[in-house]
Amino acid sequence: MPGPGQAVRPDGRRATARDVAAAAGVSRTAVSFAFNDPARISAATRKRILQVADDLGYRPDTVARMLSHRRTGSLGVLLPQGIPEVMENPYYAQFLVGLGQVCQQEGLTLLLVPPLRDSMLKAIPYAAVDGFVVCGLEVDRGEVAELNRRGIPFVLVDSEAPEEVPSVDVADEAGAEAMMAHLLELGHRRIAILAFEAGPDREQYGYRGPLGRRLTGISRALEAAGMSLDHPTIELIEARATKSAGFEAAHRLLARPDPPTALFALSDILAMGALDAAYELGFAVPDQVSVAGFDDQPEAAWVRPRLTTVRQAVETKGRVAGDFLVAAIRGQSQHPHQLLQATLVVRESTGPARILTS
Amino acid sequence: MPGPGQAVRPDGRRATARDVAAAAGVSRTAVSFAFNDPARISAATRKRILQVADDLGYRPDTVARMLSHRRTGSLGVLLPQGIPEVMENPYYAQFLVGLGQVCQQEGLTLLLVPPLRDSMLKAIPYAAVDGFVVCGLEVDRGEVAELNRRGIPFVLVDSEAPEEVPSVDVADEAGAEAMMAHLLELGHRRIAILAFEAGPDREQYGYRGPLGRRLTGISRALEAAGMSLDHPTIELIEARATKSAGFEAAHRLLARPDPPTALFALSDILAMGALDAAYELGFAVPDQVSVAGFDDQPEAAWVRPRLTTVRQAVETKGRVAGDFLVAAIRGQSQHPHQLLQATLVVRESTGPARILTS
DNA sequence: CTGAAAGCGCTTACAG
DNA sequence: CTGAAAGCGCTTACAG
Repeated sequence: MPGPGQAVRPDGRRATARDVAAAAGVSRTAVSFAFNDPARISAATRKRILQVADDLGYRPDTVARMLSHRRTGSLGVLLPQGIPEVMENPYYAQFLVGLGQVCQQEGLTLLLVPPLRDSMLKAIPYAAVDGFVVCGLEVDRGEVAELNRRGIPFVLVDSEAPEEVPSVDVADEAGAEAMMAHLLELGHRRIAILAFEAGPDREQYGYRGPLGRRLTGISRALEAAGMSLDHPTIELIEARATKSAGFEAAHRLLARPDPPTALFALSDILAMGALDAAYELGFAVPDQVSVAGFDDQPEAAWVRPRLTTVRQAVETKGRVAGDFLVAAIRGQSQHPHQLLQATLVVRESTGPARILTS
Repeated sequence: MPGPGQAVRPDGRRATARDVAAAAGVSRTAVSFAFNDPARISAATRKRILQVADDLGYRPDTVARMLSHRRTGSLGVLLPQGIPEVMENPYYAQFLVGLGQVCQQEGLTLLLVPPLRDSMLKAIPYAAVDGFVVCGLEVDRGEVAELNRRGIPFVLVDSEAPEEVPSVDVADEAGAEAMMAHLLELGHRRIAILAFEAGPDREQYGYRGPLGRRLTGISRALEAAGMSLDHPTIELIEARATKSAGFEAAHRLLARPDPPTALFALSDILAMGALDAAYELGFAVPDQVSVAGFDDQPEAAWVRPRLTTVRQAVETKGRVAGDFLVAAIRGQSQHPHQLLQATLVVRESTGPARILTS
């Protein structure tokens, strides 16, 4: 049932360039020129063709044009989670702001490509894009090879990137180490680390990617204090990267008889939940419990008390990844790597450890 | 420069089905079957083909396959603003969560399609999608006709939708009217309305779409109180839909000698900024100034004081739009319309008007 | 200025 | 089970 303005042929299909050519008494070449290269035909012919095209409601087919041009005009973002999870996470929103700036500038669209049947690998062949930004590839289960097979440029972000592939990463290790050192220096020893969940490959490969690097940095700071992640007063808990999961995890920790004196959330969104849990349970922050985050989302500076966290330039990360990808699509870049800073930002949510009663 | 695993032919192009067929000594048909319909060829032939394909690093071309199948496997979201602006707005994040659920369920990807050279219309022909969700089309400048011409299904959301087109909308008018009545009932008369910016068509067409409907609702409530939008103590200001723009607008209003007793922000993100401005200037909320929002973003329940606002089910909106679109793509639906509720949610940020000193 | 032809790669009835 | 052929629509050197 065609709507208004939608012209169809007798057989129910949309008009094609062939139909227009026939109706206007010209070749398909001429029709194509009328749309794409007006200078190549006479004004009169062009006018007639356009008129006929209008009457038939003709529009060049998008996909056919892409096939001829060998170009789609869109960038893909290969995601480690489903679109709903990603959109719930302000980290990704910020990342996509940066990537979106590149799209804006280049006139490109952005294709969100979630795992297909839980597999990033399987999603790769179905996306009509000129290149991929690959996010959070903690373990390469063949994705890199598959992308190479498609012969499509790509940039790895927040991943475990081999040397020969363009990548953008953050100095997660140094950032986490600095924060942990900050907490230890404040006298904290009973510390809970709230990690966002590792991917499904954790069992097999251990902690990898940004999470792995942050934990390495934490270990290093602990070792400098003669401790380790296995120390009895250090605790590592995983939670989904949502505020409510952070709330629940922190609530459980703080409700115990021997609550930690500091919570180090490995992402701000978890820290926000922890802050609310502290508020709910009547813990003064930072007097009774310190809360630290990671990322420095804009919200971190708005909450009360303002959140002590590790700043990473997420928007920049997206922009750089986009720039690298565009360069690669143009065949300009070799294998650029960018390592972005991660810096400690001390605000109000951390302070000296409370005196332990037990 | 091919990377590891990327096989190319002598001429530098990727291997095609033709190359595989030649190398395996079979027809292109057989190659296609090996990948798509294994039952149609013998196991031995298939094995040989797959082996050769592997050696050559062959992968069926995504776009060519789309052209044959007449199907892209992705939904488009036609946006009224650039991707950066959209991603900065939690409203859209929430909307995309809902739409993303549909993608998840159907195994589809999601293409973000921002205006091309400031025109939604111009962006339509270049997106390889099976259908569009069109957001915030305040005035139809030919977009609907263009979509019909492409012969592609679409659903209008937050738009001015004609009867014959599928649409999802919210009872903005009723919601805004309820909020305005609430404020008037609390005794407020000096009220500033913080509107998010209308599109560029405002000059020519006046307020349309959700903003127009909200203003209509507000007018109605004012009229019931013997007032109107032109009343000297009622003020309408526009601001970009960001927290900082809300902050600045509210700051300017509250810093005046005769500040309003109530701020009605037409989106929560603006209300958040207003709350911060009040805090900054030492205005107690709601004792010295009431602040109301619209949308009921999750944050609205977390801020202190908790925000009085109008709830609309944004995630549901996205999901319903996605469902409508998928049904239309399957040719199942006629012209479904959904009107979602908008309900007043009174929390802590509104209270009786302060006594005016002037 | 105009058109016949080859090309972008893949798929899929159809015939054997 | 296998392949020649037509088809998905558009583009673009090339020749006239």
